[in-house]
Amino acid sequence: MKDVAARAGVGLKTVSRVVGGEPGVTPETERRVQEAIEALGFRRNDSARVLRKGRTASVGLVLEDLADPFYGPLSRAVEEVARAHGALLVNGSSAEDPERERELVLALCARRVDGLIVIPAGDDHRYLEPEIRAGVATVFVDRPAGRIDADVVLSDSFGGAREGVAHLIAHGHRRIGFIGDHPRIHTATERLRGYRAAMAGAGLPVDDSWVSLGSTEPGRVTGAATAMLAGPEPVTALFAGNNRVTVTVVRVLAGTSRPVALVGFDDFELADLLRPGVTVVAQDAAALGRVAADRLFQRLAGAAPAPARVELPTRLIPRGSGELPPA
Amino acid sequence: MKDVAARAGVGLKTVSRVVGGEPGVTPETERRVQEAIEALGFRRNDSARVLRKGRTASVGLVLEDLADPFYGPLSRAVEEVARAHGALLVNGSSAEDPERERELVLALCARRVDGLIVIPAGDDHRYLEPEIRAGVATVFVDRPAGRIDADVVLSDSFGGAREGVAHLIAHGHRRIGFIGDHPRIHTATERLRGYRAAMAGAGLPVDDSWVSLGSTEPGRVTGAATAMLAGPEPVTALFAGNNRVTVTVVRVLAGTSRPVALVGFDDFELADLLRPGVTVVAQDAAALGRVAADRLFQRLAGAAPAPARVELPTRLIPRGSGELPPA
DNA sequence: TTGAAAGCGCTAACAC
DNA sequence: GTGTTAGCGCTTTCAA
Repeated sequence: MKDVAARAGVGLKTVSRVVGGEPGVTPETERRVQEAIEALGFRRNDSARVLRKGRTASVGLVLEDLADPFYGPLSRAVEEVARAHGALLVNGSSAEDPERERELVLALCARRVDGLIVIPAGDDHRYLEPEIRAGVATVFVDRPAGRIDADVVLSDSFGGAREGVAHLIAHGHRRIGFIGDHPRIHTATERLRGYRAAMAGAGLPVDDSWVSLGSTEPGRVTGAATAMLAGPEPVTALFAGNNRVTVTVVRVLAGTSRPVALVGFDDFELADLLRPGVTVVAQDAAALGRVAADRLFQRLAGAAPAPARVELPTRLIPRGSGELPPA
Repeated sequence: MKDVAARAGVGLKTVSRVVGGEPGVTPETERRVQEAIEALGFRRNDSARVLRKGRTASVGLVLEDLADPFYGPLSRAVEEVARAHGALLVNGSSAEDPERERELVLALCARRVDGLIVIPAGDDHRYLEPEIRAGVATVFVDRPAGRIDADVVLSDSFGGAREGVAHLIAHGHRRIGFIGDHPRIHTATERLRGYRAAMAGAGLPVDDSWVSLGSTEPGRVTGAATAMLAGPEPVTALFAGNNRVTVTVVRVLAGTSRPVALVGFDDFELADLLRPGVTVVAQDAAALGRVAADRLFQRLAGAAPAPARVELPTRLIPRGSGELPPA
């Protein structure tokens, strides 16, 4: 910038004005400055700008895994909102590791992102308290924050699961299995709670062997499903706790002779083209991201409402697998 | 930091040493500084650090659409490599709009990312010349840069498509349709070239009505497929130019009575569970990201080889749809 | 309309 | 081992 000023024969501040689009510069002067900028290939250094202004025009997004199809649309939605506000997105995957989440979040804070959207892996976010006090707007998505009071936007896991399981019950099932994510994860326990509520609501008992929480790794899920489908009194239907579980269960069921009903939480591409089509409880990942980002930018614009919990509804989409009668 | 120094009763530089993990500080002094840091909830401001050091420890990733399942694994792979080098990822979607790509890239440069990984939307990247000269390492992925000489990592679109089409020919097809992405996109034309090469190699003519390039929007693709399957001499097989086209074609074929063979470029989840399973030419999106990021960090480490083109092999995965005989 | 000086928070270089 | 000074590239303040 110094060089540009020298070449254009003007003061430093004049260049700053032109680059920043501030008023108060003669067209003629502006032309000279622009010329020097072109000639020197000058681009303003935003790091210096940030240092001075205190705002980075960037928001951090910490999620579990960028490669998971559930998070793609969510990220994209956050990005679009950020873009509308002139902000860039800095993001990272926690790989469902609380320590890695913490490192990532603190790294983002050190870079002074204006705001933070977090899909938490851990269950204790007190480490964020100083940051939030220091002015970093923070919104949690998909799962609530642990041990701090913060905005959270999530899907109605409890209600969605209850509706999905009730759907199976309505189609005559009485022995229904539940395979879900690790119990450390909020959505997993909420969905299990929904399952239990639906069973209890219909006066049905739940056998311990019908419930399996744990890693969504295919081997674990396959083992759980196979076990529930074996024995003299196998389950006649399965409820899958998220998209990865559902996909693995579909694979298992493709290999069984007797038809087994299935409802999965989360919609996924091509679910309608499988035979039978997979009945799902769909949540709107993009809406989750959009609502969270909107909330974030409200706060960045100065609004300071008390932290709130927003719960988005889910939608049951019958496609065949959930309407199969008990074998 | 000033406050920390005051509270600990030490000089500014000593705090800097402790925070930066530099040697040459008594354990006792270090303890006092740490204490002050805790008490004040101090976190180093990386913007200032960047300004001083000249490196941001961040890399920019510009792709077409974060929500596209093809880019998820690619982003994640880049992220992992970046993480191994202590860098964060700043990313954005160009939405296949050259102007938006340019804005995004320049915004990233203004923030002084150390390096840039770009999946180009446009075909003229001369606007990047000053940046590259200024030291921003740049690697293009999936498609080559336009009108500048830069590193590029891509899949063997030509060879993969040729192999896929040859596979259909080997199974007896002579009238084969090709539905691909917009001709502006490098991979689309390369795959078309592969198609033509396979047909020519087998001495088969190509009717103009068998080839359709354009948007991957479902309506357009459905129209193209339907047209090729109509008339007295319909195609007996289709080659789909990318994952989105393939998915739409699968939907169209699910509604036809007569069996039509299909090979798609790009693998996708559940392709094996459809009936018939979808034969694909698979590319390794994660490898694409990993190789590109490795190359980027080599450059950042000081290596300055001439820009090179790395082409990753594709793999034909027969699953049924590509082995159907002509109707 | 324009510019000079101060300073954002940090680290490199060089004292002590 | 520790502190002091200068300055990274920009914007803010205030004077011309």
